Amino acid sequence: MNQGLPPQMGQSLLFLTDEQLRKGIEAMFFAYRGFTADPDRILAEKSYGRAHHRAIHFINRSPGTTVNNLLSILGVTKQSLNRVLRTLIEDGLVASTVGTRDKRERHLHLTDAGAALERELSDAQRDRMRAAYRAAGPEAVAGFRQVLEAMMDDETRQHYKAMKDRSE
Amino acid sequence: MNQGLPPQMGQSLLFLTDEQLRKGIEAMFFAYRGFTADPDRILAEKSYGRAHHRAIHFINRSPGTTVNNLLSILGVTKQSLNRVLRTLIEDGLVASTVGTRDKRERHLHLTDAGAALERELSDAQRDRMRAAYRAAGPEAVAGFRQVLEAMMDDETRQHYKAMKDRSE
DNA sequence: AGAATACGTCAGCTTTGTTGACATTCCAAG
DNA sequence: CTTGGAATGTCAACAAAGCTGACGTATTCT
Repeated sequence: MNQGLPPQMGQSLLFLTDEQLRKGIEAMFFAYRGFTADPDRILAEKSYGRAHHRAIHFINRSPGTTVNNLLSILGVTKQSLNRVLRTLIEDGLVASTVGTRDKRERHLHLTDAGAALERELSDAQRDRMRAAYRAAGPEAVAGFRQVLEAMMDDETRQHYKAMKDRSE
Repeated sequence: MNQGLPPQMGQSLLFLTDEQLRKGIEAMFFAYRGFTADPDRILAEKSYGRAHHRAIHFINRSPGTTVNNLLSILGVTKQSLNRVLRTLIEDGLVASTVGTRDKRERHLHLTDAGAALERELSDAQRDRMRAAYRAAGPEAVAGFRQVLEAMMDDETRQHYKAMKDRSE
């Protein structure tokens, strides 16, 4: 589309050419593979999958969250989440307790074993992220976060922003 | 781990705290969902999946590429790729021609119909990417690309860099 | 001539998503 | 106090897309 780089295009808009956008798309694809590679290796040993990792991550992040809330964060059906959650509960990694205010709800927490796995997984994932952050530097990291946030769906962005940032 | 923010930590390293890294991890997860959402909708109508999109994308990107080359870019097994490729060839979106130099190889090209679908898919994906780029600005985009590149596996990064950037 | 490479295919299995149907439990409104 | 709706759980069936292993064929390299 913008292949011809019309000479009247302002210099400041060169980063919006189709080719630049294509490189960004490919960068997302390739980077996401690296992003999941390390946890995937750990999970495979324990015969869990990415879905288990995501559940564990967000339960750790919001202890006591309800199934419904987790559902809307993860963006999957309850049947899909339930299958994952059931194995985690059976294996003693997640505790499901009946709500006190509303007894229909189940509040989810990680057990000690669950927290241990969470740490193992996120250590691996953070190691790579830390290396990437360190290599790119603080300004690049700020830009990285800005672009990712702008790429989210509106509803998703609400979830993202609602996640407590304990460092600020 | 770095929860306590030791006072002796240099200001310049604050972006490497575990909490900052966690936010980055969540940003990747949430953004990737947005990243694939638009093409996914188009693909669903035509009963194709993300795997078809990836094949189409990289065939468009490297016309005449061989099956083996595509395999190593995508990082899947030949059986998995073959299933996708077969339907694309049957449906007349991809053409497979016997190699001239080496007749064992098949060279893959998009047909006109294939190129049309590629355009439809990448237009949708680029629209979102463009909006994100525009919202974040050129410096943020540079940082975004730097962090993503640093996050890739070494082998993957070679593939990424080998992709022709027609704009430079 | 024989080994290695590139490709295709068959069969079977796994993970993770989907729909649809239906039961249970419980809160809250009438 | 009953009833409607919300939250949860479960069963069944299915699909996409990954995997392994085995095998066949054509071609090229040594």
